[in-house]
Amino acid sequence: MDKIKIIIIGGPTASGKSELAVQAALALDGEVISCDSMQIYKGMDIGTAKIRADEMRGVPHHMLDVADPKQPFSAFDYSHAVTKIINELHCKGKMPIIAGGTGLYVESLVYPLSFIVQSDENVRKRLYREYESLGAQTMYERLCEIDPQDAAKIHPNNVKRLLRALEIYEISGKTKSQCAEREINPAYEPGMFITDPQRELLYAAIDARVEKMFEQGIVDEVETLLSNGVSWDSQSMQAIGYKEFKPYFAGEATLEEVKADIKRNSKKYAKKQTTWFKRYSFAKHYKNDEYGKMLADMVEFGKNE
RNA sequence: GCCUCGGUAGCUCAGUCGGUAGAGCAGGGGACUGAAAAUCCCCGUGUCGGUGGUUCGAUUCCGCCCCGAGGCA
Repeated sequence: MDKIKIIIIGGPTASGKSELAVQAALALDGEVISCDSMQIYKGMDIGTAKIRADEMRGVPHHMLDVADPKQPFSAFDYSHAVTKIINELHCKGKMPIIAGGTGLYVESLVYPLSFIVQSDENVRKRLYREYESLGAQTMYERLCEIDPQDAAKIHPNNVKRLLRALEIYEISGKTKSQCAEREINPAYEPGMFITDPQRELLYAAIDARVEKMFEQGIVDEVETLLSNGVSWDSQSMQAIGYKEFKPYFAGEATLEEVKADIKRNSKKYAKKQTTWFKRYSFAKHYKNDEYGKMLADMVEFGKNE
């Protein structure tokens, strides 16, 4: 079977991915698949800078508003849903254009997640309780015995990853390094295009975007989520642009302070995204003044069958 | 005008019983396989407000000056 061509647009927040995706879709008769761990949530529009219907210019968008903000959502859920969408688009002769900044979600398409292990909430909770009573050091020593190869890659302080590695072993009986096959998904021929603007310009764009969010009523949006019963502990409320409001609603911070926090966290996030996308040796990177070329390259990649 | 407390890294502050200094945050770099906008790791020379004095040696003690906050007039 022929490989399915997919276009992936990665890069930091506020760098123009959404607009480029629409342009590429219009040029290639494609549809856009969002690759964003927070834009999947319904009712989180302003703070996640979700593309508006009028900005889509008729191009269908997938993986927006597909989850309830009270519920968790995982990279596996994403990968599972998108695999199906890509196949459907392929059958219709539409070019799948995956656009977004969530590195792990991109990863889950390019390299299939090799842990077929169903995540078990009970095991996870029990491991967490054990960690709380025994401490990270003991848990880390346990992993060293089970899977020294993987333990060497995980810092003892990184509790989330440490516990996840133990969870994989408990559920499957296999160690993480035993499952770790890393080969590009044979079903796809990915073309990856990374927006990589000058740092100063990117930071200025982030500041402007955050200002705009406040003008557009982000405070109301957060209030609505809260009144709909979304808890500060839920996964969705870990999003930048939302979590910073917690001290405000507790009467411990002003809106100006919240705004400054959102700007700061967005910049840190943008920096982390930039780092992530350096890992794909086959990807092409484009500065902000090279987006024209980027679009042309995407069209070129999409065209020749 | 007098008294008190401050003036140390971009910011908030520790500290040096006298041997030229270190945390958090910010900033920079990195890791990343089912929470990933999460989680974690690495990176700290700055006229220690200025100026005289004591001292082998002062950011540290003393004098004076400048700046800030508060108190008394």
